[in-house]
Amino acid sequence: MTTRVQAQVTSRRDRLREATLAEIHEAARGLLTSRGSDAVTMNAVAREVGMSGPALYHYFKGHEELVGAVTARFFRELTGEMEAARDAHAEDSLDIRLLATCRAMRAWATAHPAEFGWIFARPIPSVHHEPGSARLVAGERFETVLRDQVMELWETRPFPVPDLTELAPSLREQLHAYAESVGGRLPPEAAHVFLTCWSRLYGLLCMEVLRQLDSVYSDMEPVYEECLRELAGLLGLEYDGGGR
Amino acid sequence: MTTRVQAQVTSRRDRLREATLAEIHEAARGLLTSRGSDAVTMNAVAREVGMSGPALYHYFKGHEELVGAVTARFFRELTGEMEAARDAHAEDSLDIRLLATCRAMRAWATAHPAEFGWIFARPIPSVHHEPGSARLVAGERFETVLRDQVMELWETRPFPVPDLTELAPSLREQLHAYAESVGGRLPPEAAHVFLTCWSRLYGLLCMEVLRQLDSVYSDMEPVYEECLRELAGLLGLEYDGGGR
DNA sequence: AAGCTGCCTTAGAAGCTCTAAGGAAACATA
DNA sequence: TATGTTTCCTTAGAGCTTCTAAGGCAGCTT
Repeated sequence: MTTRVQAQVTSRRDRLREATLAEIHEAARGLLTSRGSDAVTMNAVAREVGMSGPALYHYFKGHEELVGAVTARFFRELTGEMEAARDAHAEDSLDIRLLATCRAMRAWATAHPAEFGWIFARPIPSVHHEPGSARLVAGERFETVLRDQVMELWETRPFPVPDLTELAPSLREQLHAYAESVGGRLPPEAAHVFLTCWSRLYGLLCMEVLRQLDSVYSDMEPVYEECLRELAGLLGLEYDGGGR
Repeated sequence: MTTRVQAQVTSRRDRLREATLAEIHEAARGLLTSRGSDAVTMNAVAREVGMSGPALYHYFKGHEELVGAVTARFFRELTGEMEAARDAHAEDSLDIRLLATCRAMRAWATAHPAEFGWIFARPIPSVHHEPGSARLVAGERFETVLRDQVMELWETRPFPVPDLTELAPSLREQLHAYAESVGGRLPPEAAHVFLTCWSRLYGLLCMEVLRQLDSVYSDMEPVYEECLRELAGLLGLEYDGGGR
């Protein structure tokens, strides 16, 4: 179709559309944070950006897709914050960089609990796990930020790993498959350590944002720090105090 | 009002009402598991039990309250399963009993993912954290099942505890407050160990049911078992193989 | 200049939550 | 036994929602 104008990536129309899309995302986010999940309706979002109702269906196939797109954008924002923290410590040691990345994750999550809630607690009901979905792509990039750093750590200064033969055969196979799937840069033993760290940290953060520990802790910050200290131990990192 | 008939706790009407309530809960659950969270509407539930629409408002103030009541019932069912597992091993060692309780938790959660999802991922949007809410009472009883066993363990065969002075002051204070709040049967050090175990286990289960680790593990059972093995180590329990 | 495409509109069907008003049956009381 | 109250359920309806259908208009392409 567009053979000659291929070079001109952003036509006037494209730019307008992009601006409208950004406005829509902003409106949806505003409704989410100010009036809750249920307030993010097609009509309300459309009202907010100044168009009336069904116009939104030119941008999204339906409510579900809008929520999915907004969620993916949140996911990218979170990942971006983590990458920014990583890059801000490009000159520092890997130890400091890794911990800073982890802290950036919690910082964004606790500053944007509703958004973070959508990231992991939304896709329960509808099972839209299509392979190429923006949600999954964003999730992949998310996981990569820390994984890459652990890979770098492994390659420059290997951390102690457990004996895999003590694990259940099924788990061992899964670890092999995972190690394979990430390009073999981590052997299964190291993958196990990374995944242990990852699920402890991410799990703790989920619990905090889902407020499952409200009756136990009034301030989760030192709990998260304590978890980081443990992970530093597992990965042979030097833990830099509270990081204040 | 009812002065003389006070003794007769369940009148004919009460029994009828109770039966209708049970039917409503059953219908709501059926809709949730078969057609997803969004299918649990007042109208649909009413249709399912054979009454038309607004009749449900004689049983619940609104949609929110119905969902809350159903969720609390799920919570009680989960706790009941854990208590049943505990009682089924009343003759066995505390080690076996504790692990069985933890396994019962995952067994129910994985067998009823939608229900478990409501338990922890529902109350994000609406901030209904009233002190006496059925949700919180159920949560308290839930946490108690394991906590009581860890208390018993602590009193009969204390597990190793870390030095609290290495922890952040804020965390130390919170642990003291928590130890206080559970009747002083656990010192802050032991409370810290229990809470570490609890949040690791519960966090991992949340991640599994929220399907946050789908791209990593295909079967979380051995991962959960591995976590249990670690916790057994922390608590000085004898770990009984896969438990198969 | 003519046509296609993209953006937006209003109309409207179907379903949702929830309130209002009222009938019928069961219970309590005089 | 007669009367009143409470409980359970009904229909009607307002005001939301999602989403489809049909059409107008502006701007890009040819």
